[in-house]
Amino acid sequence: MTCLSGQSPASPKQVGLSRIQEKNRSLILEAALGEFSKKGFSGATVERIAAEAGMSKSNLLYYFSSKESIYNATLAHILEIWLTPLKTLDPLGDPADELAAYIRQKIELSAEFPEASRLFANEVMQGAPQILPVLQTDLKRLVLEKSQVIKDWIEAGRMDAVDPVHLIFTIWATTQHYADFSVQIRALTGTDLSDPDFHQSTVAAVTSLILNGAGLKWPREGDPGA
Amino acid sequence: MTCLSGQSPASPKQVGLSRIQEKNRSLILEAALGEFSKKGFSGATVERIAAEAGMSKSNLLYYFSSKESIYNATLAHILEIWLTPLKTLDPLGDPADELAAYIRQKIELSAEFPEASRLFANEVMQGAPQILPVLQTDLKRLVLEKSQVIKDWIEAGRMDAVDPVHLIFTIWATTQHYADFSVQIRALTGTDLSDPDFHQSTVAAVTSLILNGAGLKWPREGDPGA
DNA sequence: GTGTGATTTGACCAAATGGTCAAGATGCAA
DNA sequence: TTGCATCTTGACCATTTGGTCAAATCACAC
Repeated sequence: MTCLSGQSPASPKQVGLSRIQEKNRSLILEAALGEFSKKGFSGATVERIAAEAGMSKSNLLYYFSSKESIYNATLAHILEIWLTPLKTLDPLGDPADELAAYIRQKIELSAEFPEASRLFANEVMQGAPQILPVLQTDLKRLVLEKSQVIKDWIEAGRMDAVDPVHLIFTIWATTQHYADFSVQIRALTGTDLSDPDFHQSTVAAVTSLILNGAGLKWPREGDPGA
Repeated sequence: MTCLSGQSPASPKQVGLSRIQEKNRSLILEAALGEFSKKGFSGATVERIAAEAGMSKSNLLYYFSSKESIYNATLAHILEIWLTPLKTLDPLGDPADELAAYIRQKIELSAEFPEASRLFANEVMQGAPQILPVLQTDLKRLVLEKSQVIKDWIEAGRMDAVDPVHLIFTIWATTQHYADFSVQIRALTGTDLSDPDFHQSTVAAVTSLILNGAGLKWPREGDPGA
């Protein structure tokens, strides 16, 4: 199946989910995110997800008809959060402020939801079997729209002529790297984004590199940030 | 087991591998790289690896004692190639030239060995169960050494005071992103690094962003590159 | 050619795992 | 309390899969 939406128990009499359903589906999705991000789709087992969610495997399969449907529901659950920051890039704002805010928010997400980042990375690296259609439609439209915003800034002489798509890719790559490769980062530096100091130095370093790379002054003069 | 080296057939009378052994081990490693990078460790099956290598599963297990030993041999096989470019960063060279060459070589690797990049990313994202020791020792030593090189360039006033470790992470993140997320990139742009034009524009965009971000003039005046 | 060790394979096994099902437990409205 | 729908579970099944083993085949030194 390729549908990304979840699956309701057999006979949903009422449209709204019951209190118990709400709670259990939430527990399952949380446990599934941990398991899928740690082991990948194939390595994850429904039994472990069920145990982590505090219920039997059979009960989990009462809420989600198959392992794949849990996986799709988990993906759908994180995808919206994941794409929100780019949507807020404001054509009317200042390029440096807008891009800096975007980078800061993306690193925020990497710090707060590293498992979601890894799950997404895993899905895409395996060829995006489930979310390829979403990438080709929704994400593509969003990227084209925001690329135009950046192009307009460039044509207005407000920043250097960097390729907007590559700029977006670079922001994605760097910010998500700190979540996806946190084990490597911890092995090399002894810390990661969960440490506030490292978090702050990462935001400062990445923002400075990319904004200056795009011909934007950063940090601003008299800026309170590092 | 945590050893990264391969495994020889039962009774290796002579130290050197026979002609047949050489050929078959090579075929297996090539097939394993494809399978592991496409499906991850858990999703890969020895039967498919054997089929891809043109032999029976039993025969494959004659050359490698277990699935894990194939995986470790594959990892070890790509790790050396993967870390070579950083080793060549020359403290006596020009900062802009050295960093540009490093970026170019990393993107070259991403274009030529995207499967190796994905396998490495997969391993690290799962917590680096096999190569964590290597990261903590060899890679850490290499990163510390090259960070010092960059620090010296900074203290000599030859580039801006960017955090060397974050600079290295940024280069890794961006260059490997084009291999690891090639499906997403293809979904958004219609092409990827296998297209020479896109390859060239990627090198130009990433190099320009990062070098200018580090306070280095790029492209050089009168540079033949894009 | 012949014999010996290296190579190759099909048959087989045990464990893991996704999913089914019938029965029991629980919540809740009347 | 009672009745019914929701919720929960253990027993069970079929398939997949990593790995073993004995037997067959092959390469090659003599």
